[in-house]
Amino acid sequence: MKPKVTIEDIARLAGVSKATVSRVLNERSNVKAETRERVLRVMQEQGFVPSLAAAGLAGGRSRLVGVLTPPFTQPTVPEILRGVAEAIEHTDYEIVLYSTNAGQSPTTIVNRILALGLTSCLLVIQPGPLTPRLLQLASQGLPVVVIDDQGPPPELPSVGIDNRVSAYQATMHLIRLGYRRIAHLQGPAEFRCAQERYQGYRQALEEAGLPFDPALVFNGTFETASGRACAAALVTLPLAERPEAIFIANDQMAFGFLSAAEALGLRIPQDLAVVGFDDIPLSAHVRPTLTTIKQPFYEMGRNAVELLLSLLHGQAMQPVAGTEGGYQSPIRIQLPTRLVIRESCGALTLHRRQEQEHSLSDE
Amino acid sequence: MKPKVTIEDIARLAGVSKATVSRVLNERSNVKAETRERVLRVMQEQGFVPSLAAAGLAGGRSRLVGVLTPPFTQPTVPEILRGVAEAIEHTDYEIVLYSTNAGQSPTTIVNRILALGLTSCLLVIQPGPLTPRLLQLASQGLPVVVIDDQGPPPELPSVGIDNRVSAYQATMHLIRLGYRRIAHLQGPAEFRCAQERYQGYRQALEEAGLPFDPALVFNGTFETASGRACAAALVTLPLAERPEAIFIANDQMAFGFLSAAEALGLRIPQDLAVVGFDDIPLSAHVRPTLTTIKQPFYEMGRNAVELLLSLLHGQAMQPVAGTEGGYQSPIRIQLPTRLVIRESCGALTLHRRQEQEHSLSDE
DNA sequence: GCATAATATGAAACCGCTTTCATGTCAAGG
DNA sequence: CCTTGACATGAAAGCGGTTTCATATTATGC
Repeated sequence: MKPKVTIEDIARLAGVSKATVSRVLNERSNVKAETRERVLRVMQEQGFVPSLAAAGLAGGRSRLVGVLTPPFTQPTVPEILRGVAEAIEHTDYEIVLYSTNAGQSPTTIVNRILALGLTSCLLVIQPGPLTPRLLQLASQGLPVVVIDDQGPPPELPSVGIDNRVSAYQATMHLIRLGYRRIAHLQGPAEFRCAQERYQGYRQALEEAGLPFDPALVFNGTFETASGRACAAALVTLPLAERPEAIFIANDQMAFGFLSAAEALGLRIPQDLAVVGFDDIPLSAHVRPTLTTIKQPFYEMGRNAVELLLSLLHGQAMQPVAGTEGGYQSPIRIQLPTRLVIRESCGALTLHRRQEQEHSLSDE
Repeated sequence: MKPKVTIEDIARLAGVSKATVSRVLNERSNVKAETRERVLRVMQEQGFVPSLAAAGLAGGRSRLVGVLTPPFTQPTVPEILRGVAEAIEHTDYEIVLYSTNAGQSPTTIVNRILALGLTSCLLVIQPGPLTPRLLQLASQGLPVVVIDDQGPPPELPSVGIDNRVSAYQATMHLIRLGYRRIAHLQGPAEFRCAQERYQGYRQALEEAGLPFDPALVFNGTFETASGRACAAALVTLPLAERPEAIFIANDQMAFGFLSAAEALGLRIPQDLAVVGFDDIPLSAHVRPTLTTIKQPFYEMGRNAVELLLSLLHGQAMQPVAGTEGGYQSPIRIQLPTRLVIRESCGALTLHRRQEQEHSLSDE
């Protein structure tokens, strides 16, 4: 291992002091153009790359962003992370990854992250409610951006989608296809997105003048098994009371529903139309392929990074501006979703209305 | 933001010097038990967590492992990363993630990583050949572990599977099912694993006394499109020359093959049996479901971390032992694979031999 | 042409921790 | 009782940067 080139070496070789080299590194304006040139050239020649660790330590801020994620095997995560990674790449920040594996308290991890003093900001990918500890830290000034889920009223700056509107569109799609009795398999109540999707469903029914039947709303956990359970529960209903269609609050549950439906002899979409939510990779491959709301995961990742960095820089200026008292509501970036029409809703086969629906999907 | 508790605070509160606190932190033996107790108690009370950045800087070694991965959307990656993350969690190391997005030279990234001086070791998840730069660095003493692919003769310590044997088993499975003309869609030649899988295929044919027909070996790229191309090429063969089965070198290509085959009116497995390689999540969901060799990605991740850390610690001791001259061949951890029997090979439907095959799959 | 301000640079302190070296203590050995 | 280590601890010098403050240089105004 060749000994690392340090700022001191550069200073000596360029005939300047460490301070000047540091100024060049940080693109301070008060360096003579000529000097800067010379220093830059020496750095180039020596292949000098400053130590992030040292810079972070000395400067009191670090160029590492902590990313807190659920396990990668959760299907929405890889695509989000791809966006995050790609956005980071264009900056001089790096990612420190904290993956919450099952069974471990998020608070523990959050503590671990921060106490290390390694990262100066945090990107949280967290379905479900935020831990109090996180909120506390954020209120103490830690720049945090949350991806997805919590929707307004946002406690923290966040990037996500409009769950209510998206659910509304999903349900409305079924209504337009002519289904009247439309069921809903909802996610757990502690997820705000689950509540919002439910509201969107209700709103669509209402606007279409369709009666709301509580018996058609099933409770799920966002996991595959609860989709299966829902299908099983559904077939116990008397034939006359069965729904003609169902809007399922995420694709994962929809997969369970589909597979159980098949086993129960329920044909999708002939006997029952299905629309999901998320559009994860598998959705295009299950049989029947799943009509669903596409969440722009990649874009969410990118936007979250950009928001976080802008926060980070903005904050650095805060002490100057001094908006100590005036508390503004945190930024939320809301990205558009899209209805992806596939087989499970019957639009392509049942009513031959695909032209109409295609144009709708491109709205 | 409350001011961070530093080692100095602890020292003062415990009535000792910074040096002693540091000793306690690093579990040095030469601290009186009583003193240690006291220091630990104060640390506990203060919620002290040492700064990784400072420790790394001062100690000249860091507690960050760099992880170099292909995009997360490559289907084998999330599962590997899950293993990596979980293994890391049990240590006091953290992950710095470098994701190589398409189009960017791995060498650039490797340089970026190292120059930063942030990480003291590197975990490389890289399908395909290693960059010379990486080999160079490793030979200069940087602890590097590579996941997958390169098989023996390994240039670097690595974790992977025995591709040849696994391919042999896949092919042998087809042979046992009674197929005689067995094709192979291979991966690109620059991937050693592609070559090895090809060899395993050849070996199985040979041992079974089946003739090898070069016309039945197709070239692929490991991507979906080349699976489709292969299917298209295959149907141009005169009926008499068509294979009865095909062993495809990875699942991604198998998916392409399956979908093209369906479009071409080729029934799988009735007209042609298919076995893939990898067992990525989608493999259980395509139609027909794919019989394939399961790679233990999660375990590979875990093992790689363990190997890397043991290397890291071992290396620290090297100067003492001083094996300067004697160059040993790098460690390779080879994990077992398993044949997962699903629909595409016909074992479950065609010959009703499933009992026999099940027991085989559990070997 | 000189006072004054603006700009460019260097010296040194410091970030939070590790490590070396020196010092102090105490038990064993002569 | 004094020497010799072994052991416990502290003081101080870094690690590779950033930042403050002082100083040197140059530009500006009158």
